[in-house]
Amino acid sequence: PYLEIIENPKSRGFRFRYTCEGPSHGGIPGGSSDKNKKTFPAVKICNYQGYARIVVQLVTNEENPRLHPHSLVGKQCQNGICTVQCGPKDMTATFPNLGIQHVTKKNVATILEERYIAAEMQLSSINDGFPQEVQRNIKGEILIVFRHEDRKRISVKATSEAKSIDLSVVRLMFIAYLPDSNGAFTIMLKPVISDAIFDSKAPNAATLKICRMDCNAGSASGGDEVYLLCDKVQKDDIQVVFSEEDMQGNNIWEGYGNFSPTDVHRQFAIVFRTPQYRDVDIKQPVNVQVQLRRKSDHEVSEAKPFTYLPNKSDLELIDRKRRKPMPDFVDHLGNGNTGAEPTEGTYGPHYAPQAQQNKNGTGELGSVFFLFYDNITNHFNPPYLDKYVSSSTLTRIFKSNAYKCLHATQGLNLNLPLYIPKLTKHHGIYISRTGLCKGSIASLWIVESRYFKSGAKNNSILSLTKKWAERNSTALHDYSITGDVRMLLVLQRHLTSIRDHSGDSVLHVAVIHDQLEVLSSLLDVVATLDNKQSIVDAINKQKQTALQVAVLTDNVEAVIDLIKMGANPLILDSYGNHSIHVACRHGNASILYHLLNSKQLDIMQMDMKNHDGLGCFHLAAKASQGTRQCLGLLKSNNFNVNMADTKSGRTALHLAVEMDNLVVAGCLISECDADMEAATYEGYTPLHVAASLGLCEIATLLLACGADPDASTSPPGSENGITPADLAASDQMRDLLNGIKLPFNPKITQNIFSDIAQLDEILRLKLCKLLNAERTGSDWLALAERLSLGSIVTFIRHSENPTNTLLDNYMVS
DNA sequence: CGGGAACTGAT
DNA sequence: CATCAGTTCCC
Repeated sequence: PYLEIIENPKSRGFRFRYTCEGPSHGGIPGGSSDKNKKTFPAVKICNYQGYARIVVQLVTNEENPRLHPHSLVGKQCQNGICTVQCGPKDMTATFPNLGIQHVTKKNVATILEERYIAAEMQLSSINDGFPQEVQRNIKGEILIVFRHEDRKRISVKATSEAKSIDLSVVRLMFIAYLPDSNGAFTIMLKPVISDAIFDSKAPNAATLKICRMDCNAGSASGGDEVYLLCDKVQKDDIQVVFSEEDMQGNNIWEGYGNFSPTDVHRQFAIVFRTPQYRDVDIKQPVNVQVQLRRKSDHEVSEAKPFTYLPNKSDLELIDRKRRKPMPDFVDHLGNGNTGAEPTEGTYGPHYAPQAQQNKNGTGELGSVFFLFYDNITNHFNPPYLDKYVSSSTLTRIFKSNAYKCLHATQGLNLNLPLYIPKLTKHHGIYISRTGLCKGSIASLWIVESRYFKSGAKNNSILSLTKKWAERNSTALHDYSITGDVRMLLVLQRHLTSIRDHSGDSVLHVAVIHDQLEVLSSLLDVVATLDNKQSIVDAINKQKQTALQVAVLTDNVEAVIDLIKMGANPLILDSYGNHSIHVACRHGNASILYHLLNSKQLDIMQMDMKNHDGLGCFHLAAKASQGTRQCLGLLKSNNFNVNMADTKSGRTALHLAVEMDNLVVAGCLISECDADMEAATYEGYTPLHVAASLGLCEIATLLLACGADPDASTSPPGSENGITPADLAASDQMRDLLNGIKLPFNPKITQNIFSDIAQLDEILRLKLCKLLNAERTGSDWLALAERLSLGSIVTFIRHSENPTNTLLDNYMVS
């Protein structure tokens, strides 16, 4: 006969209870238990039929199990042990009511001692007479008492073992006893031990749970900051895992959220950066899963969805706009261009809004008028829009809104007094929605129906129309002579304020389509308008000005043109970025230079933070190119290198350190005088960050430049601050911070400069002479760049022989 | 049965 | 002594 476990207890999710919590909290469920079908631990005696006794007790989760001080409590439990009878037919035993009672730390030794005594008593009752003595109490009853030395031995053993017992995990040990010839259950079968049961309340076994995330989508290139709220975790033992499964449910990709223990806030929140997706160039959003994972036991939380989006930038939208099919001029012929006779009473948009020639060769037919309203829809809302409106209605509208009909006609001198057409019952009107995106402009086509029948009278509308037609044809002629498109544009200058459905003005569109000459012509024409500033600085639906679009597309010429026309670089887009922010983010030093020199800008405004709480220095430090030049420009324009970001109080130097970017960090320190001791909201200096991330090279740089290795998160005088050494991610880092020099361990990188490293003396002298000869130093500066030593140029600039110093440094590095 | 607060020990 | 993580108790 042998004993076998047919249902193991569930390993996780069960909570041990203290005595004070009472005995009734439900029993350990079985491993396969679920909500609908509950199971419980169960064992079976095989190869035997008849009565049997089964004893269950708790043991440790070790290779050689010891008795555990926790107690089993429940229906058939006594003294921490559960005893049941089974048989004679059904030889299985299930345990539906096994609770685990948590011994307090204080009592571990005492309880353990009791366990050992009970065990030895049990043993002696079987083996008869082993370490006990028989005494009688006052009433003469037999008491079994341990000899003093045995008691002592057990006590010592209990005390010493108490320390090493893990109170957060137990296993069930089942022992079956079969009856002997006397019917006493003394025949012991081999004990069997269950899977481990972890206390769900123990910090290192608690259920992992993601409660909330501040965002669940990010770009495929990763690096997006996410704030995750969770149930209690341990900061050194937790990961944020991103994973993706294929159709078959196989795990095909895994990435880890990027954070250090210092980013775990009080056990309940993690601030991390998303990992890069396996394919940075996805075209469609990809859904993946995020979960918490405990490093020590690989337990995971339930997964939450996360979506990787195609690397989206403002450029994305611009690209889309660029991909639209190119218009063709014949698209604009319209239906009325042949001069077809309109039918009375049906004055629709197809009656061409351009002056047409009559039989006498003068342009004086149905004309187009544009009304510039603050908000025309207030007056021409349905029922008037896109409809024929009678002259009496029209007159009423005109009269009531006369003061708003500012520039009543196209092609007329803007300074003319407001012109209100005199209307008769023979006039009709069609108000088109065209150009109404912004609700500011309507085209108003007024047609005198009588005209078509009986020829024109000397009507003011007609005389204006005639003027307009003449100017148009003259312009066209002048254009033919000069090829100067501005001849045509100037007649349409008022239309430059019209936006398309994306909110883009003609200036935006010209920049988007890289039409530099067009942009220049348009700007010249716009310059003649009184409201030129509002047109140049118009924003589209992303709140971008034409200048912003030019910066976004790295279009230096367009930037220069727009700035010349007085474009304002400080207008904010929907992310709170002004043009200077965008230039910094792009690392486009040339554009940045022009923006900074555009006019007298207010440093306070230039140096403000965007909606992500980042300033220009932050954005430039994060840029993937042109960083050094941009940082230099910012510095020389008095931007604040030590500005803290709004979200966490980090400076640009903190960011550079986080990115493990030696060059940028070096540049910030040596060329921009970044404060080495700048502290985040939590009090961390850049050295703290480097230490916690285990970035030895950066830490070496910081230390070499004078960072305080004893910087503390709390003010001087207080003893309780955290120093970089407290956060050191490795022993190597600790040594570094304690001033122990690391063994020189050169990285083998590209070998392309091996020739330079091996120059013989003569060649080297010649090279120095050549490069030093250029007085501005541009030659050896270029060499420094190529050797990736750009960050030290300040140090060697004043050297007598800069090239030589540079080469020396190169050898060393 | 789960949430959470009070208490305590370690640093 | 303050603070944080871990333990115990209460509801």
